[in-house]
Amino acid sequence: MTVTLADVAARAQVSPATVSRVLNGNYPVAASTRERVLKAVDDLDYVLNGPASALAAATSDLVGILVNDIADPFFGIMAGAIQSEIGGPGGRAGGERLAVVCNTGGSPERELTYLTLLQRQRAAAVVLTGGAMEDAAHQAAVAVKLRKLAEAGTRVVLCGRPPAPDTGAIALTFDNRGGGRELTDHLIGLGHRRLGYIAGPQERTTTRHRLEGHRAALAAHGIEEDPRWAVHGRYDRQSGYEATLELLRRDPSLTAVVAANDSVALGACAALRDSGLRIPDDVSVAGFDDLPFSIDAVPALTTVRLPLAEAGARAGRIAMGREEAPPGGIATVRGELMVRGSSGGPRE
Amino acid sequence: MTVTLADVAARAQVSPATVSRVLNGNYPVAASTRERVLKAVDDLDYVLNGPASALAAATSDLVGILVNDIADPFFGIMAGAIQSEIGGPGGRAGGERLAVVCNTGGSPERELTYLTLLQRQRAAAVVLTGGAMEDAAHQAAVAVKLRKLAEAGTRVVLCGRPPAPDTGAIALTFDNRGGGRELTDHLIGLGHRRLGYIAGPQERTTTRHRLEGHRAALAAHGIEEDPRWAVHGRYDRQSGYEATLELLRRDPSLTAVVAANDSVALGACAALRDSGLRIPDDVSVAGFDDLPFSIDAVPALTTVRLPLAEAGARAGRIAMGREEAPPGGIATVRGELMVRGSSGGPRE
DNA sequence: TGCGGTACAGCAAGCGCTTTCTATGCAGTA
DNA sequence: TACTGCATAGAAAGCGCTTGCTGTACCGCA
Repeated sequence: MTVTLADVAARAQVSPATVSRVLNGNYPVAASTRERVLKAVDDLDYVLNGPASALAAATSDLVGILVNDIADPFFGIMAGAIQSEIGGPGGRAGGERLAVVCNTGGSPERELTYLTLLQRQRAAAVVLTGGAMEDAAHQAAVAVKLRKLAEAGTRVVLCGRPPAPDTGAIALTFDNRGGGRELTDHLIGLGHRRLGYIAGPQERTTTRHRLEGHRAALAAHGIEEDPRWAVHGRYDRQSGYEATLELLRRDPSLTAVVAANDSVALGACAALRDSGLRIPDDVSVAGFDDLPFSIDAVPALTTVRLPLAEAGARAGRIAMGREEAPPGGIATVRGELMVRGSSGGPRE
Repeated sequence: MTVTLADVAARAQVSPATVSRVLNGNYPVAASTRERVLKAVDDLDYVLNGPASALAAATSDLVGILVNDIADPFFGIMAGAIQSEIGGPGGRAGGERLAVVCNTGGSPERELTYLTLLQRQRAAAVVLTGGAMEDAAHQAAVAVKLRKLAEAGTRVVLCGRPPAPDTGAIALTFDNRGGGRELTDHLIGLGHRRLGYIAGPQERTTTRHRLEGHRAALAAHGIEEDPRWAVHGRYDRQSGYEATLELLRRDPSLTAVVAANDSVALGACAALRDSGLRIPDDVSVAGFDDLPFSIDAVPALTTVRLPLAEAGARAGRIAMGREEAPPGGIATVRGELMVRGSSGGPRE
C-alpha cells in the first residue's frame, strides 16, 4: 500500500530509527548513510505520515488562523501576512508548517468549534484575528479554550482583537477607539455638526470601539448626538447602502456620514449618489481600514489606515516565537487618518 | 498531563474501546453506558487526540483549499463558499471537518509544498482554486501529486481551474475565454477599434484564456491587433494603474482599456482620471470577475460576472461527496456580461 | 597495549486511538 | 431444561513514527 518508514529503511539497509533521524535532521548521521536514505526516500516517493509523526513526537506543524470573514480583504490581508511569516512553505525558517486559515463567518459556535478542532490537532499556534463577539458567555468559553490551548503548549496570538485577560494570549490590538475619534474630530474640524454613523454588527468589540471613539469626539466638541444618527448593520457594502438611505430618511439634514468600515462607506457613497447628493459637496463620507480599493473610490475615501499587513506579519512572527512578545503581552497598534476627497466642509 | 481516552474510560468505569465507540457513534452502546461516558468526557474536559485518531483510523478530517492570493476577494469568496459547504463547524452534515485554506501566493513551489503537506496529513479532500501556472515542469509535478493524492483516497477538486487530465481530479472550470470574448465583443459593438489590454501575470492559464478570448473577438471583427496594445502585469490595482499609463504612452489614441480583472480595472480608471481622461467619454474601461466593489466604481464597471460563490459551493459539495461529479469529471462554468457605466461609445 | 571518548546505528518501548475478535448475559425458543 | 441468538462490553493487536538507551567501531592519547 502506502510506503512507510520501514520500507525506506529496508531499501536503504538501515533501521527505521536512522531514517527518521535523517528526515528530522536532529541527530548525527554519517553523510554516506544520509545519502543512501535520501535516495531511498526519493526512489519510493515516500511521504511522511503526519498523524503518526505528530502522535509520536507529541507536536504538530499545524498553525491555525481564525478569521471572521474570509471574503473580506480586511481579513484576507491579515491572514496572508500572518501566513507568510508562519513560514508555511517558502517561509524562511525551520520545519515546514501548515498554516491554515479557518473562516468562522462571525459565528460564535464556529469559532469555538474551530478552536476545539485545532486543539484536537495539537496545533503549534493559533492566531485569532479581528473583533471579538461581546456575548459574555461566549467570551468566557473562548477564554477557557485559549487557556487550555496555552497550557497544552500552543502559542496563542490575537491580532486586531482586544486582549483576553488571564489566558496567556499575546494581543496586538487595533486602536479602533482612537481611530474613530480622530476621524470624527477631522469631520468636526471641517465644520460638520450633524453626523450620521453607520455602525457594524451589534455585540462586536470593533463595532463598539469605533462607535465609542466617534461619540467621544462628538462629546469633546459639545455636540449632542441625536439618537436617529446611528444605525447598525453588517460590515458590507449593501448594508452601507441601506443604512444610508435609512439615515437620510430619518434626518435629511445630515452633512456627513461616518461608516464602520470602507466597504460600508462605499455602499454609503452609492446610496448618496443615487439620492442625488454630491460627495463631499452635499455630504461628506468617511470609512475605516483603508483597504486597497478605498483610494479608488470617487472621490477617494477619507478613512483610517490600519497597518493590517504589518500587524499580521508581527503576529505571525510572535506566533512562531521569532519575535518577542510586547511587554505585558499587549501592544496597541494605531491607525493613521487618511484625509482624501470624500470629506470636505459642510454645505451651507 | 493531558486527558486521554483511558482516563475517561477509567472515570466512566468502562473500557477505552467503549469510550471510542460512544465518541464515534458507529457501534451500539447501551444508553446508560453512553451517558456515563459522556458525563466523564464532560467532567474531564476531554479532547480527542487528532493525530492519534487519524493514525489509528487511517483517515483524517482535514480538507485543504489552495488559493493563489488570500488577500484577493476573488479567492476569498470562493474559499468562503467552499468552506461553508465542507461543513467545517456549523456545516450541516456529519463529523466535523477542519476546512483549511492555504495561500500559495502564486508560487509554484509553495503550491507543491502545500500539496505535500496535505498529503502528509492524509487530507480527506483538496480543492485547488483559480488559474494554474503554465510552466510545463510544474504542471507535470502537480499532476503527479494530484494522482498520488487521489490514489491515497483524497478527493481532489479543481475550482475555477482548467482540468488536469489523468489525475482523477474533478474540474469546475471557468469559461475565461468565452467571457473575455464576450466582453470585447461588447466593446467592439459600441464602435471601439483601438483597444488596449492589460493582461495578468504571464504563464497563468487565466491570463492566457482571457487574452485569447479578447483576441478572438478582435479577429472575428477583422481588427488587427497592434502589439503595443497589450501589457502584462499583476492582478492588482497598482499594476493596472501603471500598465494604463504605459498603454497611454504607447498609443494615446486608444479608446478602450480591457483589464484582466476588476482590481486592475480600478487601477486603470485611476490612471485615466489622473491623466485627465473621462470614463467612458474619452476611454471605456472593462474588468472581469464582478467583485463586490466593482459596482461602486464611478462609473460602475462593465465586467464579466463569475459565479464565484456558486462554483465554490458546488466544488465544496463535490469534495465532500455530497454532490455528484459532472459527467466526464469536467464542468464549464460560464460568466455573464455585466454592462455598466464604464463602457460607452468611442470618442470622435 | 589499553582505556576513555566520540560518532554512529539499532532496539524497543511507547504515543493515544480504532477495531477485530472474543467473552458474557440474558431473552426467546424448542 | 438446554440451546440458539442477539445485544453489549472488553482484550489486545496494531496504526507509523520518535527517541532514550544500548551497543559497536574506531580514534587518540597515555
